[in-house]
Amino acid sequence: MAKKEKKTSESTIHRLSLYYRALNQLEKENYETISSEELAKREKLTPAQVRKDLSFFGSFGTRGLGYPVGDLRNKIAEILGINRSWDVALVGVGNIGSSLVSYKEFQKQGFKIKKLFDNDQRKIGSNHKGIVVSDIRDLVKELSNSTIEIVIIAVPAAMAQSVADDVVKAGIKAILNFAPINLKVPDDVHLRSENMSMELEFLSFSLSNNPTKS
Amino acid sequence: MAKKEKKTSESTIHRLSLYYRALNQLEKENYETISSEELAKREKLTPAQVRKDLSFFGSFGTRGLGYPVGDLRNKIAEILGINRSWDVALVGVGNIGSSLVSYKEFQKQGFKIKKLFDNDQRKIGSNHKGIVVSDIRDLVKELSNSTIEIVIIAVPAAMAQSVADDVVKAGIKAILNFAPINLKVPDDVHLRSENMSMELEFLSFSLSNNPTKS
DNA sequence: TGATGGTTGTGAAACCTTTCACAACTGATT
DNA sequence: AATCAGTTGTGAAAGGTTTCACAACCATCA
Repeated sequence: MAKKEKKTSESTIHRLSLYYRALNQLEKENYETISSEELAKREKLTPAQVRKDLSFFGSFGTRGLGYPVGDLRNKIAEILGINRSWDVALVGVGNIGSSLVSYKEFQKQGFKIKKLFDNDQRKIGSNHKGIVVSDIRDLVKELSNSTIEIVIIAVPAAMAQSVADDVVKAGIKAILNFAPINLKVPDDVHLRSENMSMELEFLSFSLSNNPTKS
Repeated sequence: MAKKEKKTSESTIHRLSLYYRALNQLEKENYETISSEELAKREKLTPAQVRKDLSFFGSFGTRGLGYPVGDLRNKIAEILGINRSWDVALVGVGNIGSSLVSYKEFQKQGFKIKKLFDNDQRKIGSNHKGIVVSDIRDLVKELSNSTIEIVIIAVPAAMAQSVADDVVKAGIKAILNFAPINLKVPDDVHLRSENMSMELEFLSFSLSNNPTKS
């Protein structure tokens, strides 16, 4: 149980996503190497931060030259665990839910939505992008011993906790929650939430309190 | 130009959103007062953090009693600038875009989507929830001198920067970007981005690097 | 009126993250 | 072979955020 190794910070992981995105773009633009300065500029960060973040995972650059675009891209994919594909289930084929089924970015990064669930009789049995919507009552049964490792919850807030309970019951260890509520899950389940109102509220705050900015 | 007053941190603002959400729920449950401890528990934070955050904006509680639910809710709404409604335009009536048009949470918080834009001839002129989609080429004209104060960009990455340029040209000072790209806008424009792949990547990282958690 | 249990508001301490600054190294040039 | 311009990797410093801990205060009750 030695917990000696320093923990990677949440912000660092988020920035790795940004670097990954930028590196994909740089690859398209046929860059062979990239300096921390240029990489930083692309995502509005500082060169020192880029170097610190990367050095946490190893020494990927060459002094005088910069980082090799392709290799660094692959290395980050490996760190983020997206050098493979992940099977994902989505619960709640409403507004947000059905837009996520067709969301290209998820597919591009290897997140494959393989199962859909809803509690609406009119939706159950219908077909979305080749996937038939299952009854939410079969969720535990269908997810247990399946290849699904990540579940996206996109149901109304009032239902979200009971869905989460079922997801946990099925042995799933990673949940992405779109419902505007704080879900309770056991400590060994990874939970992330996407709160889309939050960023609008941030803008509202900024406009209200800092109308002319700096 | 006195810049003496301490800046509110980004995290504090985000937590205000969480408190606001929790307080709405508490109001529904007919709570009259709430302690920092209980409020913290509801959003998985610490009591000290709740108190620090709130004390930054004033002294809203009563020692021995806690915070008055309704008053605090209103006070936070005021701080966040959501004690009023905001007119919003949405550019890109695709997957994500059209789901946001019907997204109830935005409406509940007073964010009213009033105009829609797209560049697809088949979509222009069509009606979404009572709003007719305009040609994206008319964006600058239609947004200048309109009541719109916030624009949501939900177009493919390749188009996003040119849309942003137009939005800025129209004099809009707040942008919420859903495209997976870092937009460049002038310093006086508030920009927030919603990167939905990021949280999935975080889960992927967690599953890969910390499969059993703690 | 005084004592009690509960809870805030807040300086100070602890902790965490970012930025600085420079030695170490690279490839290119003379 | 020596010099140079460029860039990383990283300790140390600076800056920022969270947690601690407690005085101050409130409502209640004896």
